[in-house]
Amino acid sequence: MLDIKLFREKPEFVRERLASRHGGDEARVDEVLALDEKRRSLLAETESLKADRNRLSKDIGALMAQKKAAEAETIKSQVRDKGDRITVLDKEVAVIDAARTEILLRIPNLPHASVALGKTAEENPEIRVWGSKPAYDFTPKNHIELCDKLKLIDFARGTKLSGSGFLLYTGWGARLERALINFLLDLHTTQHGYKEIAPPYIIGEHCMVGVGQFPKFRDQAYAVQEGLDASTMGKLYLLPTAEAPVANIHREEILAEKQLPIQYVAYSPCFRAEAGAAGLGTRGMIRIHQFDKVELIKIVPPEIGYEELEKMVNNAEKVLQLLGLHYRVINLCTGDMGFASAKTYDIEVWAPGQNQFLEVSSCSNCEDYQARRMGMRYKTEAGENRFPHILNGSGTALARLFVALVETHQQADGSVIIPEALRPYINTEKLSA
RNA sequence: GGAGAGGUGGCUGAGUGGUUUAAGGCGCGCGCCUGGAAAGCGCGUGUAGCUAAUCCCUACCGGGGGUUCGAAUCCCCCCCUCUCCGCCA
Repeated sequence: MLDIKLFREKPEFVRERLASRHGGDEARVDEVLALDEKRRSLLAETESLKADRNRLSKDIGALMAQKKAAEAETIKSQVRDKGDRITVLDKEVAVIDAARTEILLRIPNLPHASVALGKTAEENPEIRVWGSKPAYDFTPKNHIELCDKLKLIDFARGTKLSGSGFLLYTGWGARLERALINFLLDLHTTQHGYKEIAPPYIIGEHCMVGVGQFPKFRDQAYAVQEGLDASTMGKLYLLPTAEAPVANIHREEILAEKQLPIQYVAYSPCFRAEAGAAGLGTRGMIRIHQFDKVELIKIVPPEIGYEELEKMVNNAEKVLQLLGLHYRVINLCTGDMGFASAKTYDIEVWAPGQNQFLEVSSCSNCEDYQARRMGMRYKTEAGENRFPHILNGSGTALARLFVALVETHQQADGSVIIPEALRPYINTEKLSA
C-alpha cells in the first residue's frame, strides 16, 4: 500500500498519479485524508486519557501498599469513568483504522515517472524487438492442430476431467512441459544467480493481500474449502502465481542490508478463475485456469530497484533467445499496468500459427508497495529500517511458451524441431507423429 | 485426529495482579583504563504510532476477546512449535 505520509504531504501528486492509471481511484484520496485526520484527533484524546489512567493506577498501587484502602477507592471511582470513555474511543479508533486500511488496500500503486501516459494496451510503447517473424513455404498450423496430431495434448479429455480451461498433457507433450520447466530453472539458477524455491501451492489469505491480489481481485482466486479457515491465515487459496508465496517469504521480517539483493526463482502451477475473461471457453492453451510458470522474485534496496528490473527483463528474454523465438518487449502504459506495479515490461513472443504476439512474461517493480503491505523491511548499515523494492517477473509462463515453441519450429509435415538448448532436457531432436 | 508440554527483546532466560518503566546473562555500540589488546568498569542498545523532536506520551511478552483502577501474569477462543499415540505417501 501507499505511505499514508505521502497522502498528507503531497495529496495533489497522489491524485494526479492515480488518475493516470485507470482513473477513479483519485477520488479516494480525500476519503483517506478525512479518515486519517479523524483518527489522529481521536488517538490524541485516547492516549492522553490512557496516560492519566496509567498515572492514577500507579498511585492506587502505592496507596494499597501503604494500606490506605479508602483513598485508593476514591481514585478508583475517578479512573473508572476514564476507563469507560477509553473503551468507547478505542472502539471508534479501531473502526476508523479498519476503514482507512480497507481503502488503502484497494488503492493501486503509483506509476513511476518514466512510465508512458496512456489508457489502453494500444498505447504501450514498444521497447525492442528480437529476431523477425519466421518465414514458411507452407501455411503454418496453429498449436491446437499441431498438438492434436502429435498427441501432445488431449484437449477433449482435459475438458472431460475438469471442464474447459484445463489441459491434459500426454506423452511427449507432458515430457516437453517438464523439459521446459527444468530448462528454465537451470538457466536462472546457474546463469542468472537466482536461488531455487519450491513454495506451497495452497497459501493463506495474508499472502494474497501482501502482493496486492486481495482484496480487489478476490473473485479471481480459487478458495480451497469453506470451513478450513484459520484465524491468522484467513481462508486458504490456490496460488495464482508463485509470486504470492515467494514474495511473502520474508514478510514481517527485518532483513539485514547485506542479505540484499535476494533473488528467488520458483516453478509452480498457477490457478486462475479468469472470471469474466474474454477468450475462455474457446479451445487452446492461450487462456486457461491452470498453467505452469517459472517466476522470478527480487528483493533489493530502493536505489537499485530499476536497474534490477532491467536485468530481470534480460533474464526472461534470454529464455526466448535460447529457444530461437521471435519476441518484442513493451512497456505498459499507465492505464494498462497491474495493481501493485510502478513499472512493468511485458515480453510478447511471436506465435506464427496464431499470427499474433502472446504475452509470456510480465516483469514489474512494485517498489515498496508490497513490502509495506507485508511489513517486510531491511536495516541499513546505519541502523535505519527501510522498505525494500520487491520485483517480480515471469521467467517465463509455460503454456504460451509451449505454443510459441511448437508453432515456430513446426515443419511442413507437422513435426516440430526441438531447439538445441532444450535437447539435453528432452532427449529428442524432433517431435513427430 | 487424541494426550501432554511450551511460545517473553538480536540470542539466552527470570517473571503467577501494582517500584516490571520486562530482571540477570550473552551479543552489539560508545566511553574509561592500556604502549596496544584482553580482562575489568561505566553508559547505551526493540518495533510502531503521535510529534518540529533522538524529549514526552500511547501500544506491543504467539493472535484475538474478556475480568480489573491496573494483566506478560487470571479467564475464554484460536494459531504455531516440541514429545508421545493414532493414521498415512
